[in-house]
Amino acid sequence: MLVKSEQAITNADRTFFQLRKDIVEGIIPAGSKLSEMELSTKYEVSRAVIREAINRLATCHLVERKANVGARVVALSPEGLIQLYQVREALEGMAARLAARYMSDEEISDMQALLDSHFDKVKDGQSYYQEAGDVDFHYRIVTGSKNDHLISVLVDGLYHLVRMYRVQLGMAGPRVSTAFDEHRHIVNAIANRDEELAEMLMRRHILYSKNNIEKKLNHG
Amino acid sequence: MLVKSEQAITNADRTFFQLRKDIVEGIIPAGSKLSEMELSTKYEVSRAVIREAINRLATCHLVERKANVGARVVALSPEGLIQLYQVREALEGMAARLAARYMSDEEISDMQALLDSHFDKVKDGQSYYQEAGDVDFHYRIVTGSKNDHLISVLVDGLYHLVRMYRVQLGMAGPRVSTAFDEHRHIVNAIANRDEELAEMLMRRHILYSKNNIEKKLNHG
DNA sequence: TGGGCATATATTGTCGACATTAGTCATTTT
DNA sequence: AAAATGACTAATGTCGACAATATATGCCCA
Repeated sequence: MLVKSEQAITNADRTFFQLRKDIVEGIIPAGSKLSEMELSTKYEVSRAVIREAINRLATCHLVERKANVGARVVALSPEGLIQLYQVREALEGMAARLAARYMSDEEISDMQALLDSHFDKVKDGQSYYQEAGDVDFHYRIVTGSKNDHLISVLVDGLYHLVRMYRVQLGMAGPRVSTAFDEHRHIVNAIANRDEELAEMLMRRHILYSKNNIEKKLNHG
Repeated sequence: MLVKSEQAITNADRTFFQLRKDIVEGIIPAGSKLSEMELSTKYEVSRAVIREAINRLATCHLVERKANVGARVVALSPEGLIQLYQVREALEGMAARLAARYMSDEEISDMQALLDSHFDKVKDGQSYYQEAGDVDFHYRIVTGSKNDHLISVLVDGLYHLVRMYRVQLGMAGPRVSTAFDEHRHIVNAIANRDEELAEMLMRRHILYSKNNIEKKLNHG
């Protein structure tokens, strides 16, 4: 979702984005095989373009590739989800810490305004929040870290996997208002330039979020 | 350094490994342009193979690619180093926490034995330690986390960049014996299954390590 | 003389064909 | 009958040629 990297310049870009979307949304089922020939006819591009797209997807960990055999869409599993959130906890915790250090006052007040607008929607009972609002919030924190590696790993990599779990497990769940409060506390910590607290609150927030999804995954 | 992923099956694999090595070791200078044609003649493979290798290097953040323009080796900078170690601190801290949770007793005693052998070498004044021993230690912790994402991001990605900084800045430095003590303390925390302490000690260890390299980079 | 535009060139993006490998199935042998 | 071996098939890996794009050069005009 890096704005610049989302700009599709070449055919390979477009195919990559399309394929990623289709995988995340389950149009191409998890665990299924990706045939280069088949996809090249389906998406009306050459095999070379498909190959490049698949290679990129492999580095996002959305597909797994074996030499001389082919590529498969990753399978969703409870272990995979847990591992994913362990990494999120570490990276987004650090992102919150760095955001508290490096975000400009203007960025912070923008984020506070964003939360206010979310609050109005939550108050009106719109379930808009969980879907886009949560993404918006986390995205701002991560970019606020000003750390390119952090941004890249999360935004270009893990977030798509997270979305894949959410979409394919049908997450619309509750936790909207409680998550909102957690967001508010995190922003307050950042506004106070309290790195330690910001990191801790973010880690807890992600831990709770994991437990919520995990519960659904087990007996949902 | 994942054993399985280091197994070069195809020409693209071999070329990728070779190119990565040449970049990390500075044979291909940092910041220089990577011409597909030029490299394809130099490494005696087709342009398609070079393209795939460059694409993989781009996802490792060892080269930066611009559409219709080309790829350049990343430039080394103080900011880049700092950002790199910020991510290491987050990820390896979490790795130490997970290692304390998931490593088997046997893996832990193996690691203790490894440290003992390192101790003998440090005692003898061999500078072997900084180079390979440090890598060994961190590698065991990371794989001990049993978290595939963590392992992949660090081992396939960041570690090569770290090595690039070390090699090209001529790190052989001191900090051998002090780093060894820190390693010992981390292993003890893991052996005691103290997740909290293991994570904290690892984060401090990486912070110190960063400060050490940073000092060299500024007035070295 | 300096700036803007058109052309020229070199590089990357894309393609279809060929080579090589993995997996399958039939045949053979013990 | 079961296992091993061999050819067959279908997929991936590799290649060289063509198309599209960006940069550099030189020309024209104010």
